Order: sequence, then C-alpha cells, then structure tokens
Amino acid sequence: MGGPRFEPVRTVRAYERVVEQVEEAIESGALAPGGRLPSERELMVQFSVSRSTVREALRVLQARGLVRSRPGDPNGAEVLPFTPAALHKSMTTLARVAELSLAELVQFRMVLDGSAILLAARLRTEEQLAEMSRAVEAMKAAAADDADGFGAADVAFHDAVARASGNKLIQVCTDVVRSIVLRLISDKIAGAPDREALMRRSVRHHEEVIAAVRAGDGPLAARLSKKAMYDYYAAYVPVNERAALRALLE
Amino acid sequence: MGGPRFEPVRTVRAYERVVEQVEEAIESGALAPGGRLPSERELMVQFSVSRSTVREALRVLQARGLVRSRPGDPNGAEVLPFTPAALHKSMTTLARVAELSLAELVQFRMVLDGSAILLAARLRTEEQLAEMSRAVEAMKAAAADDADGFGAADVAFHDAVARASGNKLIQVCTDVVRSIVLRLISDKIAGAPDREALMRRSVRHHEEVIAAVRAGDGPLAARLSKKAMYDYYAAYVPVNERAALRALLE
DNA sequence: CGACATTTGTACGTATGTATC
DNA sequence: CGATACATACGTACAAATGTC
Repeated sequence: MGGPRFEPVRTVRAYERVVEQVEEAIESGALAPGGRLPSERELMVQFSVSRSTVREALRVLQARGLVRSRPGDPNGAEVLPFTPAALHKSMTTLARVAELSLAELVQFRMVLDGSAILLAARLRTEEQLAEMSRAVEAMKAAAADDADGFGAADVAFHDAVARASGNKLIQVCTDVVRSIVLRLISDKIAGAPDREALMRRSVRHHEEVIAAVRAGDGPLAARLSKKAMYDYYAAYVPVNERAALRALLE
Repeated sequence: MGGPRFEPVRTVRAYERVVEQVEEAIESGALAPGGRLPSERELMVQFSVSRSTVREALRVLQARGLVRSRPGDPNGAEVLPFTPAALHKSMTTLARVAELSLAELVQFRMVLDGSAILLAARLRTEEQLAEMSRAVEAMKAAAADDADGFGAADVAFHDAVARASGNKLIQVCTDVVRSIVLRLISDKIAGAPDREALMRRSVRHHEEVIAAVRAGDGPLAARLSKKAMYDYYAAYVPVNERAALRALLE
C-alpha cells in the first residue's frame, strides 16, 4: 500500500515559464524599475525558445504592468515602477462583467474613505493635516466658477487622506474605485442643474470632516465622511438601492 | 483662433486593436461565458493580421482571465465566466512590488470584514444567518482536532458574511486579501504551539459576532469582528506596527 | 543633420502534438 | 482506428522605429 504519490502533470506552456522567471526576477528585486530586460533575441537564447514565445511572454508581462517595450529600443524592454494600472484594469473588468452597480461602487468608496479618515484622524502628521486643509481651501475657492478645479481639489483631498491613513492598499483601492465611479457618472455630475449648490454643500461637509480630523475624533470624521459621500452620490443611485448605502450610516 | 483641437496620435499596436475588439465583445455581452471565439486562423482573416498578432492578443486576453485556449480544441478559445483571478494576480503583485506589510493587509481585512458584518447585520436574510451559524458550528466542532476543517469553516463563515453584505466588490476583495494573508503566514499559524487554544478563543469571538448579527446590532458586530481579527493576527505583526491596527478598534 | 546598426513589430511557412468526430 | 482541424512552437524575412556616431 501507499507507494509514491504521483501528482497530476500540469502541462505548462513555454511562454508561461518565461513569464514566471522574469516575474520572479522583478518581484524579488533582482530587476529594479528603470532596469532593462535583455533584447528579445538575447532572451530567446537564454530561455532557448523561439522569438514568438518570448514575445508572447512579454505581452503578458506588459499586460500585468511590469514591463514596457518600444520598437527600435536598443536596450530591451523596460522594467516599470509599480502602478496600479493592472489592478485598475482588472477591477474595471470586474465592474463590467460582474455587473457591479453604482450603488456597490459608491458603498465601497464609503467604506474605504470612512476607514481612511478614521485612521488619518488618529495617525496623521501636522504636514498631512495641512495638506488636507489646503485641498479643502482649494475646493472652496473653485466652487464658485471652476468645476474642474473643484474636482481636482476633491481628488487631492481624498488622496491626502488615503496617504495619511498609512495603508497603501487603501490608498490604491480608493484611487481605483474613485476613477471607476467618476467615469460612470462624470457626465451626469457635469450636467446637474444645481451643480454650484452641490459643490458648496460638499465644501461645507469637507470642512466639518477636517475639523473632526483636527480634533482627533476619528469616529466622528468617519461618520461625517460617509454621510458626505452619501449626500453627494445618492441622487445618481436608483432609489431602491439607496437603503444599502444608508445601512453604512449609523 | 481656436480651430480644430487635434489630439496627439498614439501609435497603437495591431494586437492591441484585436484585444480591444474582443474585450468589447465580451464586456458588452455579445460573447457570453462558455461561448467560443473563432479559431486563430479564422481570427487572422477577420482582423487581417498575422497569426503571431492574433496569438499575442489571445495571450493578453488570457492573462486578463477573459478567455482560455487549449491545443487541439476544434472550437476556438473559450470565453470564461468571470473569476477574480486577474484581480487576485494584480493585487498579489501589488503586495509584493509595493512591499505591502502584513499589517497593511490585516488592517485592510479588518476594514472589509468590519464593514461586511455591519451591512450583513442589517441586510441579512434568515437563510444567510443560518448559513453563518452553521459555519460557526463547524468551526466549533473542528476546533478540537481538525485544524484544516477549522480553517475551511472560518473561510465559509467570512464568505457567507461577505455575500450577506450584498456587495460583490466587498466579497471579491475579502476573498482575495484573505488568501494573500493566509499564504504569507499559514505556516506560522500551523506551527503555533497554543494553536488549539487560539482556535477555541476564535470560536468564542465568532459566537459573539453572530449573536450581535442575530440581534441586528451592526456597529457592535463590526467592533467585535475587528477585535477578533486583531486578536487572531496581532501575534504575527511586528510590535511597532500593531498600533496602526488598534487605531481601527474604537 | 544624415548614415548606420540594432531592435521591435509584423507576416508567413512549417513541423508536431492533441482533441474531436 | 483514421481523418481532420486545431493550438503550440520554431524559423525566417522584412518594414518601421530607435539610438549612435
């Protein structure tokens, strides 16, 4: 009885072996951002595969945001610094294929932003607090006549909060989900008839949030932040889905 | 002045055009999961590109988890049902390349799980509550002598909670981040000397959480849930990073 | 600025193993 | 079992792009 336990053989494509090895080299730090891979012809020698195989591997690595190759570049493909582009892409696909509703996306933002501001209220430095303040001031200044500036300042505020939370994962996800939401409804926001009033109310909300952060009251800041986001986006969410958003407001 | 506003020309590779078109067909629903793409030879005719170009495009689509192709398959590549595999991959890469700490990952789990349980407490159905209860019972039964069964039941519980939250994005992210965390420290958990005591304490915490859910007290359930996760993972987080986790406990 | 070598992007042909009928 | 169609992988070839002198 017993005997050797054989495992099913998983046939693995040649290009996958190439991808694995290059990926390993990058993630282990042996290949740093800005560094170059060998040229395609050099790679086909080192891996003893054909050029098509090398190229298929490079396409996969490129799709994952790890490298970029340009025609004619005498150096090989460039190792890229990390960007959440791949995460962004897969989450966008998720949003479309899994049919994520706007309500779910906004709810996720409320969760992330609420947590980020809670953490920021407790862990922020003075410099980070000042940065948030400047962003809110910029929102206030732009609310009257500069909708684009308002949006940019709003992004800057939430980005500063996410950074102050000290959690890079929260920061990246916040960024990704926000851009997805904005792409879904930026046209509707731009066309809102009472847009200026909305911006002014948003400024007021942000001022309340930052006051709570300054006071170090994390739970209050989180509550206010979620409420502010609800007020800003609820109008674009179907009525029967708003209850799920309100469930986050305590 | 003014005149037409020209946009910078972005040279776009042939394989990218192929990817775009197929992606569009899938995301729009024209190609449903289980459906088949034309064969490679057919695709090279339809797009009037070479075989290599078609194959590079297919590699990218495969890396994004949208299709799968097998050698010899008389039909073309298969359109896959959505899986968070691509999201998982890019988040794992993020964790390695951006050097996410275990503390950040656990903190993110606390945020997601806390929010999921808050929502679940308010939106759950009776059937979902029963499912969570069964999972906790299974944890209790396995705590004495079946560590693998305990882990599986624990996953089942958190998965049931995430589903009951009604937010698919929370569900997917919970799943992805949990598996990343487990891969990082499963060996340490398996080697813990007081493992049985840890499991028993975890069961107690889960029972408290589910009691709060049953009572419909979302904020309490969220607090307990975050506390439970902190107690379970804090030992594996460097001492000087634990404060960031405690900042989430109110 | 232009000539040059190198590299990538793309195309085409071929051989081989495999899945389906 | 054989026939057929397919994906995988290899090799070659040429045009376009890039960096260098």
